[in-house]
Amino acid sequence: MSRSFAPSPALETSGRILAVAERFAQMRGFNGFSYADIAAELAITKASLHYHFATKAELGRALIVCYSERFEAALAEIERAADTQKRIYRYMQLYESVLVRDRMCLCGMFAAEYQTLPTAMQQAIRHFFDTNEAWLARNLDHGRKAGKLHFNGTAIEAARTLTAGLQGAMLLARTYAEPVRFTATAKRLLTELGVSRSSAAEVKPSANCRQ
Amino acid sequence: MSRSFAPSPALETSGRILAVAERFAQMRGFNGFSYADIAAELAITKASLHYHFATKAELGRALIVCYSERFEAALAEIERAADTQKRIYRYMQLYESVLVRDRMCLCGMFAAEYQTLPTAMQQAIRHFFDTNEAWLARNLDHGRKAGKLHFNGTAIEAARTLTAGLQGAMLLARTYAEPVRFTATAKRLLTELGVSRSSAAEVKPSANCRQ
DNA sequence: GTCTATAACGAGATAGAC
DNA sequence: GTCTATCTCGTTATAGAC
Repeated sequence: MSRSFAPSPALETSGRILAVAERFAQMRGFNGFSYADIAAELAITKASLHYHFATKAELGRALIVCYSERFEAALAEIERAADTQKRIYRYMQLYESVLVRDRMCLCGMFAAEYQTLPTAMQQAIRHFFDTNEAWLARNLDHGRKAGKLHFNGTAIEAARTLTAGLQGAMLLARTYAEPVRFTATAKRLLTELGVSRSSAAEVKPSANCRQ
Repeated sequence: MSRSFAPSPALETSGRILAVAERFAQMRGFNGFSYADIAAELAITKASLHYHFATKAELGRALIVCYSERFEAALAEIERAADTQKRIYRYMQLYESVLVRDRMCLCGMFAAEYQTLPTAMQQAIRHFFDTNEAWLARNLDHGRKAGKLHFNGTAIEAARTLTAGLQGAMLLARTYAEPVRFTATAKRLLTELGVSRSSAAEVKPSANCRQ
C-alpha cells in the first residue's frame, strides 16, 4: 500500500479539475490561483469550469471535502494495518508524502487564509482538523495505556502539539525548499512521543504507488 | 518593558500605511488585501499609497523589513534583560502577543504564500527565519551548557522544532479562534525544553504597553 | 458538456493638476 | 504629498449557441 493519499487518476472532467485545483491550492493558496489557471492547464475554457463548479467557493469546499475523505481513508487504513507506534509514524508520513510533492497540507494552507474564506470552506477545514485530532488523540491514548508511547497531559493536547509541529515544519521546509527540515523536526516530535526510528522498519515501496 | 513588539504610533503617512497594511497582511495574507483596502481605512486615495510605495511588492518588502527590525530589537532586549530560561519563555511570548491581537506571525503567513511572492519578499522572509533560528540556537545552546535547558541533538534542530511548533500552533489557534490552543501547545514545547512555568514569575504588565 | 462572447467588477499602476 | 481621472489587465460569473 502507498504511504501517500494522492487522488486516483481521474477519468471525468470534474475529477481532473479537482486534481489540478488541489495542486494549485496546496502550492499557492486559495487566493493564489484562478479559474484561468486551471482552464489553461486542462486546455478547456473557464466557462466549462463553471459548469462543474458554479462558484469558486463551491470548488473550494469540494477540494476540502475530497481531501478530507482521502485523508480519513488513509487514517482508517493505518489503524487497520499498523501497530500503535507505527500508526503515529505513518501519520507523520502522510504529511511527508505531501511535502515531497512540493505541496503544503491543503488545510494547513487554508488555515493561514482562514479569515478570507467563505463560511462553507471554514466549516470543512475545521472538520478536517477535528477528525485529525480525534484520530491522533485516540491512538496516542491507546499507545500510552499500552506502555508504547509516552507523553504528559491529555492525549488531545499531545495530538494538537504534534499536528502544530508537523504543519509548522511543512511551512518552514517549503520556505527553504529543504524537505530535510521537515524530516528532522518530525523525527524529534516522534522521538519525544517515544516512537522509535525502527517503527519505519518494514517500509517497502509499493509497486502501485502513484506519483 | 512590553512583551509585544507592536509598531510605534506612527506620525507620518508612510508609517500609518505600514501599520494598516501589516494588520491586513497578518490577518488575511499578502494576497488577501489590496491598496483599496488600505486607502479606505486611512481615508486617502490609492494614488497616494503609490506615492509612498510605488508597487505592492515594494510595500510587501517594507512590511517584512520593518517587522523583522522590531522583532530583532525585541530579541536583543530579551537577551539583555533575561536569564537563560526566561529568554525562551519570552521568545514564546512574542508569538503570543501577536496571536492575542488576532494576527498570524507576518512571516509565518507569508511562508504559506511563499511561492506566490516576489523574490525580494522571499529573501526578506528567509532572513527573518534565519535570524530567529540563530538567536534561538545560540540561546538554547547556552542554556544547555549551563544545565538550565535540556534537549537532544543540535541546538539548531531544537530551534527549528520550537519555531515550527509555535508557528503551527498559531495557525491552528487562529482557525478555531481559541488562543488557549496556542498557549497549551506552547507550554508543552517549553516544558519539553525544561523551561518551567515559574519562568513567567515576574511578569508585571508594563504601563507603557501599547495596545 | 463545451464553446464564444461578454458582463461586471476589482486589481495594480500612471498622468498630471493642485 | 494628495488629489481626480484613467488605463490596462485579471478576476468571477453568466447568456446562449452548438
